[in-house]
Amino acid sequence: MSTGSRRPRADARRNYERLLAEADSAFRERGTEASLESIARRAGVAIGTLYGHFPNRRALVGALLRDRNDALFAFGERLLAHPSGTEALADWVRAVVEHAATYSGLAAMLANGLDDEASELHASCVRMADIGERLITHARGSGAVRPDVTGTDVFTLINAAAWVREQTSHEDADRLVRLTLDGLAPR
Amino acid sequence: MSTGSRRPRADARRNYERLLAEADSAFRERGTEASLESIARRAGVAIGTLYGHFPNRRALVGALLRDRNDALFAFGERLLAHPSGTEALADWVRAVVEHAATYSGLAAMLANGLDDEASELHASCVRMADIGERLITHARGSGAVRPDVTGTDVFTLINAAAWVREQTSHEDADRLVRLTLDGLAPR
DNA sequence: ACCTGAACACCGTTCAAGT
DNA sequence: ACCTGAACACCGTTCAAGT
Repeated sequence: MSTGSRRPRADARRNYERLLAEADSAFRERGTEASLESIARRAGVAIGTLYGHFPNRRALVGALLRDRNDALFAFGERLLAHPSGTEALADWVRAVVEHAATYSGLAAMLANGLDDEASELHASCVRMADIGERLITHARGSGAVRPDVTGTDVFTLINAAAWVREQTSHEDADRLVRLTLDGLAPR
Repeated sequence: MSTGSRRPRADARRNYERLLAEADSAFRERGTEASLESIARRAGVAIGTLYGHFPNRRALVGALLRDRNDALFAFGERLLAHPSGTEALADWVRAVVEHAATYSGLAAMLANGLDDEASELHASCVRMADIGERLITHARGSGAVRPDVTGTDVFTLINAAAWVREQTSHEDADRLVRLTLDGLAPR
């Protein structure tokens, strides 16, 4: 659609915003598999308009996450200065699980996004895994983490816990996180 | 449909078997969300016939799992006699993850089945959680497991690992299992 | 007792026609 | 430059009519 970076037409901008707003509430209520037709309908535009702005579902989710992701990554960077590597790691895991829990179905998109370069969420997934990796290195410095644990392990745990939270309960997810984080400590 | 337990009509029995066979291959290839219409089509029956035999998707999955579940539970019971509680628990977790991995989407059905008494998979989920509980108790006897770990924790880990396997890779799932099982040990 | 398939209500996605 | 909505291809589920 908007090929260059010229300023968009006023109605286009309004439709874009409305679609985002309706998508956000639909995804919160019904998960990331919510009907795109109903989103367009509730935004008061034709289905073709939705596709004009967002070529696919991931593009819509990606646009919605942009701001939230920035805040999350900033938090992750700040945690690198935390005196306790273990606590920093735990805080990070809990924050991302919380983040992934905003839309049911998001955990699956994130889990797939790390290896799928075509995904609109790929860059975010890479950043997430990268911060996890650096937090692991940080925690290893204080001898609180086994040498064989990777950033991918942390990314996996986060997605798995977010999925458990979607499926059953906050409590079950919390317990999985606790047990696994304990498993990261050296024997 | 077949109200009492009188012997079914020959054509009904054949349709039932054909539907199960096609459902099995569809679920293996496309996951538990595979189209029911295509299953009926490939089984050579009308869509109404499928609904006549199986009122919903879970009934179909439940019927397909019946035999496999019996074998799985028998294996679990045998593990209770294993000399090492830790190894028995690990073997159990890996066996159920393997089991849940036969159909993508099955992990979610199992995770939901434990608390949903209306689910056709509920009884199986309860048995799974129960065996996990007894294996935990068994392992606790040899002092290999923390006192606060529950059968639900094991059930959660299994489903989470099966989900990870569906989404990304066998390796990622294995690593999650390893780390978490290590987390079960006393500090 | 069981099977059929039309009927209804919903989707995702594309694209010619409009403004 | 963007929007519209019909068109196509697909679903899940029910139920009257058949055998």
